[in-house]
Amino acid sequence: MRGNLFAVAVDLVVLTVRADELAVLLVKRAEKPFEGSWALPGGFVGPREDLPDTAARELVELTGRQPDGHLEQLAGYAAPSRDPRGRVLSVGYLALLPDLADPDPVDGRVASWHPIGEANGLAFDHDRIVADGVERARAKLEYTTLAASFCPPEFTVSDLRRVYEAVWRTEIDPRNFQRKVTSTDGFLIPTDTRVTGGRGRPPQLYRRGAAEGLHPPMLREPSR
Amino acid sequence: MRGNLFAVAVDLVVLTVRADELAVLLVKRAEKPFEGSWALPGGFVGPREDLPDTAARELVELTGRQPDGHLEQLAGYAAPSRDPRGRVLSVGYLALLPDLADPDPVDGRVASWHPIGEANGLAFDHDRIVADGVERARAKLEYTTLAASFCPPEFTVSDLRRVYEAVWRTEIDPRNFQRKVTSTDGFLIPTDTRVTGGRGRPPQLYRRGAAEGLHPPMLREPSR
DNA sequence: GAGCGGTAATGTCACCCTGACGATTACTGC
DNA sequence: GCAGTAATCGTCAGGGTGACATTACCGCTC
Repeated sequence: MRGNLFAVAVDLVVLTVRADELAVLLVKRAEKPFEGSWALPGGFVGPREDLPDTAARELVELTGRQPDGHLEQLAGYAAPSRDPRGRVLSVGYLALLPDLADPDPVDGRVASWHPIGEANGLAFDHDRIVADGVERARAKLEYTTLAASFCPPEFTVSDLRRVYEAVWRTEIDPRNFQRKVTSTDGFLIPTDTRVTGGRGRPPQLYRRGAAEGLHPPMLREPSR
Repeated sequence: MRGNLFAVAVDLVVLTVRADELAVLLVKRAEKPFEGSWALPGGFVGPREDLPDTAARELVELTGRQPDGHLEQLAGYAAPSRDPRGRVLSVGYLALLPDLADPDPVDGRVASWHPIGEANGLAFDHDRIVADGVERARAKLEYTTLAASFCPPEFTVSDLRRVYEAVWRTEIDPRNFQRKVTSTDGFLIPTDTRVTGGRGRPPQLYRRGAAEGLHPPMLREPSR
């Protein structure tokens, strides 16, 4: 078998919505190269592991439990100069999670959330991988029900709308949004509970439905 | 640096539309494993190559010239058992090309077009990679102008419509299709030539415009 | 050269979805 | 009570789409 050999790693772009902003989970590198820089959490693929296994394992290590969000592959990155130590191919994975408490240190490394706008100057080519992940997330909100992956198991229509607004950095009319998502069947399942204690009228709580696609899609920009 | 090592290959899912059918380019394997089976064309990543370089190089080797279609990465595949020879990570690339003459043998291997429906039982996990490529192509026709990549530099609206019909395996109303694509600005640029010698009214010839996105998208299935 | 079949292109119309925005409901806090 | 806030329901005009008719232009035949 010809071809030179690569180390293969999986790097995670873990996104969530915190304080109405899209944020990515980063770790501070403790070793060279890029010592002290922020980087995507990641690790090498084990001897008997497939890529999804590695990604899922790392996500569990990061969050401490089996998260209920979404996980999908982004792309492979293998520029010859991307790692000064040698040839490393990195497979980016995109995870969308509800906002959880600040993650606890794992492996002695501190992972913390960074708003997308402030996540630059990362180690390796991780700026690019983050950008690809954000763009994938933005695109997928348009024609899938993936926005619900950013929400806890039960959530209100406003919660969901704030997810769209944070990811797309736009403002959406709450009334039209409500009509759209509640009339798309399979998207939201109403529960019989309502939230109390808030300021305005108590909102209806919903669970995520079975539908994965959004027909017709919810477009970021109007049809010009 | 921890982690075991992988050979890294790039496998090409080259799609075109021939005889109103979506077809994929396959090569017959001359060596073990899977000797005699059909497989995706591919090869290992060179010592100083990045993934897009490898993909582009192989596409040129296959077609004999710089093709004017579209090339994008699909995903990485690294199941431990996918190659009996050892750990091989393969990065799938999707290429969309206009229908060219039957490709000539390269490296002594014969490459030939196979309609999507008959392309199964391929070597390794190439069935899966083809399926992913076809689904990516189908999805991207909805919200991008990528269908034009299946067409020669100058083409008619009917040519373009037949691309959609072949890829989606649907029928599209020619009149509504015409209205849609000609009113989406940046999609088609009219030339002042018309095709002559055909049977009916001579159609207008178009070139591909600069637009990449389709706003609003062209949906496969109506909005239920 | 008048008709004919075939294909391309344009036109019409009703319906649905959307964006924009008003009005109402249901709570909290003073 | 009354104001404030947020959720929910309504209304209406405009744009895009599906369904289908009509016209334009060619080669062909008789």
